[in-house]
Amino acid sequence: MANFPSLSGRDIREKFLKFYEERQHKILPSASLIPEDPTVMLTIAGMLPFKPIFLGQRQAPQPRATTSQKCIRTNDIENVGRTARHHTFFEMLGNFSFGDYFKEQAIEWAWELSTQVYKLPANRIVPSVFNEDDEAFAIWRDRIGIPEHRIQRMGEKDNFWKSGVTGPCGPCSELYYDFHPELGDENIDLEDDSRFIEFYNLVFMQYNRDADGNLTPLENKNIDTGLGLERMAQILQQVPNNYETDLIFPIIKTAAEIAGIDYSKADEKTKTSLKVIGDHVRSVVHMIADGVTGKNTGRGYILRRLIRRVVRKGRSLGIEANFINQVAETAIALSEAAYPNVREREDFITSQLEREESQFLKTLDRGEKLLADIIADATNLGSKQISGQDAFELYATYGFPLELTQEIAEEHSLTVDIEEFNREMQQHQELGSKDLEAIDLTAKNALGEIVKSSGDTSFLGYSDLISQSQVMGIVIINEENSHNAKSATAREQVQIVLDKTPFYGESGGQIGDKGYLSGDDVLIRIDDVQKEGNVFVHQGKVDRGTINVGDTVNATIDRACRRRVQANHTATHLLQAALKKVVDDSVSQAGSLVNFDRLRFDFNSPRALTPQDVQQVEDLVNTWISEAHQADVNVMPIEKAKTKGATAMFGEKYGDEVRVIDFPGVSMELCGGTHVSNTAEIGAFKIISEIGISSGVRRIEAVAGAAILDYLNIRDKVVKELSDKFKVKPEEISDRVNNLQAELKATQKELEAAKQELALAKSDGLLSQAETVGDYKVLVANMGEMDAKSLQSAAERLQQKLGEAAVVVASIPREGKVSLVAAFSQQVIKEKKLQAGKFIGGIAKICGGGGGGRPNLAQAGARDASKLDEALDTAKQQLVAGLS
RNA sequence: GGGGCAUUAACUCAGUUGGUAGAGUGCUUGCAUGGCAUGCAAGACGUCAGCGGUUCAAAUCCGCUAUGCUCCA
Repeated sequence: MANFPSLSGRDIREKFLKFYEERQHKILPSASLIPEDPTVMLTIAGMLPFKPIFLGQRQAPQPRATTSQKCIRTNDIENVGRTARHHTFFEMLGNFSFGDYFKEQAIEWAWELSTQVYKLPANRIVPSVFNEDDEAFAIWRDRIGIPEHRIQRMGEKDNFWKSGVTGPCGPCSELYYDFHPELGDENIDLEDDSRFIEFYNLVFMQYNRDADGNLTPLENKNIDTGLGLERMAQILQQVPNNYETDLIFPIIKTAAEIAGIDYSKADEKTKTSLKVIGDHVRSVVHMIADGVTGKNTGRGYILRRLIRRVVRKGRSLGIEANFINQVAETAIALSEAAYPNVREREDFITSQLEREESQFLKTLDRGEKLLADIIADATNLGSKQISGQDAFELYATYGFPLELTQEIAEEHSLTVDIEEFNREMQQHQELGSKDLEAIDLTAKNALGEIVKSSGDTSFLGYSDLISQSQVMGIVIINEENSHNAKSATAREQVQIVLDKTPFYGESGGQIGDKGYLSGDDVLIRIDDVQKEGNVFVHQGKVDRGTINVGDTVNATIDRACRRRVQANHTATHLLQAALKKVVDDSVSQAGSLVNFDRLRFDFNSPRALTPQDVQQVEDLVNTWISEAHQADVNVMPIEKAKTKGATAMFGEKYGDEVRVIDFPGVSMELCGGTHVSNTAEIGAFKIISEIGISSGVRRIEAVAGAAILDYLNIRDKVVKELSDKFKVKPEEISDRVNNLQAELKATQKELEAAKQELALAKSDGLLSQAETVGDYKVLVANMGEMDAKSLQSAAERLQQKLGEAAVVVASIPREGKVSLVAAFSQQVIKEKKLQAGKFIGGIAKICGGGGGGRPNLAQAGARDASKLDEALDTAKQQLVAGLS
């Protein structure tokens, strides 16, 4: 055992941040697990929030930063619990330099932190460097004083970092902890994870790789590091694996208690299940806290899968009832110090978990029933195996896990054809990944070049509606070939980048401004503005003249449209505030669209809204509008905004300074959009619809401001038309419709009954026409105008009344249509081998139709009524012949 | 984004090569009944998710749409 002080996970985190803060690093809070980068589903590394800075797409707000970043990775999910240190959720401690200090300083500090702060003995640390990185090698040897033979050189796979095929990259140096220094320096093999654990990775970002694979030195070299919190905790707390550190073990303990298990005495399989629970519960708690909800796509699906794995492991430990929330409570308690948002979102987390767990239990129930059928079939057939297809269908269609199928099959002495299952699975996977290629990148590429070279667009639109701007780039949009251009002329579709603009670029749900760009003899109508990073792309059509890169133009936005958007956007904020008041404080935004003519607001809601809720929300918003609250818009540090109580969206942009839209006492939200300066400007607010869009998510559509008149006009027209048609006052329309519906239904019923009665009466009149043939009665008749259904009841009744009989009746329900029904009694079928189905088909053929049915009752249809008499004659002859 | 499955009475669900729409629970009514899922009998309730197609005939087959479930990416 090594001799150093044990540190709690919390201490390790705090000491790391403090160490780098003392060295002029700014401590930044952990970014959301939902990354800004749309190409990545979850925050998978500590550096991910800084990626745009490293890639040169964004300016660094400060030269040095340090973070404790929550991360989720699920690619190695099968290893979780089985190895000592695989996780889906983990925390990465990192120090970052953006063109500031570099290799030497990074290595020195990493060493100092490890040996002075965490007090790891020097002889237990083994550094690795990239094969070709002599510089790093020299620093370890000369500055730190590590003997040469202890510095390990490693290949590109482990010790060279890149973010993609091209772009910034560089060598790494990693610090390993040696659990068994007594084994000596001769046989150091860092790949041997029973002896070594990598705990600190230093990335020296010093090159840029171009498309041809050439490396050129970067002007601004960066440092990106990561120290795994759970790994350091394992080392310092001297436990056999990451799960038994104080970061996770309390969760395991809770789960073990629920299951009535003593962890220390449990077998390996049980321990593994508990470890999986401990790991996954941390993941799901943080994911939900950051706004991920269970869905069948994307990150929502990842969340769902994790929750299901927890429930399954719980069941395998013998836990019957819903338990996930008890375990989650421990996880929440563990994280609240470092991540206060988790405790704040507790109710939401609990309700989501509850829902997901119950849903999964339902899914399992259904699967068990289906599987029971499959097993019964297999047993009946004397089969010893369940087919891979069946197992796969259970899995892919009904969400029933394969291992459960296997377990249950085993209880019935059956096996599952795994090879077939895997083949099915492979096919399924190929289907899923096939269609990913076909995205047209041409327009984006043309635009991409401009975006890269033009620099950020400065946005003036909060205060100015017009500006003199310089054209930085033009893309001509063309179906086959969109390209970069020096100029564009009349009728061409264009995308234009300006140095500064009053146009709002679509973001935060608010759509882009409309307007125009004008200059000497040139006019371009702009109908949408999109943002590429911080570059605003104005999309539109050249109306007349020619525009050139470098020209100065007047950029003017459409004020009327802007006013409408502003009214709708501020109304959206008021709506959210009202929902929190009326429905539940846990209501949170799940998506939003602010358009010129309407607004749409999706939100997580603990329950569906009643009509009264909706009315109350609408009234409250209108009250606030009429109270004329003045807007107070300020830019402030995010921490300050949070302490003031501003409502933030999940995954709010990673940045120090945020814009806060405050209507004091009513609503305070972080928002980059444009707003009215006083709520009175909105005028009025009207909710149009409230619907559920998926479980736990509701959508409200509403209109505000001038757009309300458009809505009212359309609605008014409908009401007027209706009231004209019904000849009643608008408020009486509803009653009138109700009455009409009831009347219609009653009339239809009466009609139906009358028809039946008529048919039966008619049929009774026919009874006397029945002829006796041998032991049987034969009746063939044309019943005239009668619908098919009545005809059928008539035929049944006739046959019943006649006893052993063969009845064929026909009708002409309407012009050009003939119906035929045959009803034969049992003896006719058994003794005389006549079947109604076959018989009626032959008869119908005479009239140019066809039909069939069961032996005792059959119906047919045909078109040629002129042949009906002939057909009935034939029927009679055949019946007489057949029965005598 | 791509597959699979489902949608039938107020609820839970049956409906086997296309041919009379059903069960249980609940509801209403009557009779019996001193409880534990009261008992017996009668009755009402259906746009078979919506739209289109094939067919003499569609809950059933085909296509589209909507909603939900589920797997893959």
